[in-house]
Amino acid sequence: MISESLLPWYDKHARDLPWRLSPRQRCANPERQFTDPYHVWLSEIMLQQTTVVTVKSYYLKFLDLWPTVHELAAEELDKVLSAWAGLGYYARARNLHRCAKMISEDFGGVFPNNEEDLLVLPGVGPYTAAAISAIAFDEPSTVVDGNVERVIARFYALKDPLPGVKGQMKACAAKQTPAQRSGDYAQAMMDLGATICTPRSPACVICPIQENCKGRKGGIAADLPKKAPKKIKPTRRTYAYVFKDNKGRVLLRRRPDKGLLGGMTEVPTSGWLEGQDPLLDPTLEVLAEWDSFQGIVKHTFTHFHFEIVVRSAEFSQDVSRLAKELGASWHSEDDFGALALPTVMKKILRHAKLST
DNA sequence: AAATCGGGGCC
DNA sequence: GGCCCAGATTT
Repeated sequence: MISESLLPWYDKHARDLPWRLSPRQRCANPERQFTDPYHVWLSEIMLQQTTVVTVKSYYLKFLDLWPTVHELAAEELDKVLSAWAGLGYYARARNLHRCAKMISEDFGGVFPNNEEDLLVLPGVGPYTAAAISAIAFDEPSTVVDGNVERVIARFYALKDPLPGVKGQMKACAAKQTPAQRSGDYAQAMMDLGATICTPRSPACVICPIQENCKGRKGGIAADLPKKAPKKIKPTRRTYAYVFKDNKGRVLLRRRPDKGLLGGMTEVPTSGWLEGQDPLLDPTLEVLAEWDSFQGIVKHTFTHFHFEIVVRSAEFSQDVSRLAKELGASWHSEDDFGALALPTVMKKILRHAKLST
């Protein structure tokens, strides 16, 4: 069993993370052995496809702004999106807010304590449901994230590629899940994957489960797990129009609730075309004397590269009518911090000599 | 099953 | 430049 050697290692080497009770805290408070479900849920949503280092400051900021799920539920969505800006995968923030309302208004502020009921919550999938039930309630759920997949693939020397081998990995992981200290075990597996059983050059010589690891015995640990080849990313191009008024304000608008950067704040742009030069937006072009070529902002999303030609112009009249026509509103630089500006939009504004 | 959905740090 | 990250949701 992995847990026999892994848990003693975890007791010594567990990482100190904001959403994790330290051994001292657990010793001082025998009543509270597990992290508050609200804290576990919040951290797990943030940690989806996102590194621990990146999440830490956001997690602490959110708890500071909204100490309980009720306060988060009562907040405006745009305020939550603003606080989430920069973390990426903004559907997570929208689902987080929906879920908070559900917990606060329908569940009396009490999180479900088992995998099946947690799975119903928006933004909570198989991994997160298992993680919350294990970490917050010590349920013997099988928690499988990217770390665990790597550890299991190596421990059992599973050579078939992801994602096809996911089912087999889950079955292997389930066999190892202990009935006791399930939450600690889940976190120990993830710590192991993050610090020792790393993607490149794993530190097998100091690994607590090296004894029974088939990947290490076969000398193939570093080559696992195998993954299916990835598709190449196309490039999309657009013009971004930075409208400035004579007070140094800029026209910004809210993106549609669904899809890419849903609900976030944006600079008006022309169509996002693939594989060709961007097209000027005729309705925006005639509204001002635009600066000549100002250079290109480059940004890469999950599934495409993005190249933005930035244009800017200053307005002296009809600014309110213009805002109405574009469905946009004027914002001064001082307010940028309170807006839900995704990173690509901050790049564009900075390129136009505005400080975000 | 495949596509969509961010951003940063590392090599 | 590609890879990885405490994945979920939609098509």
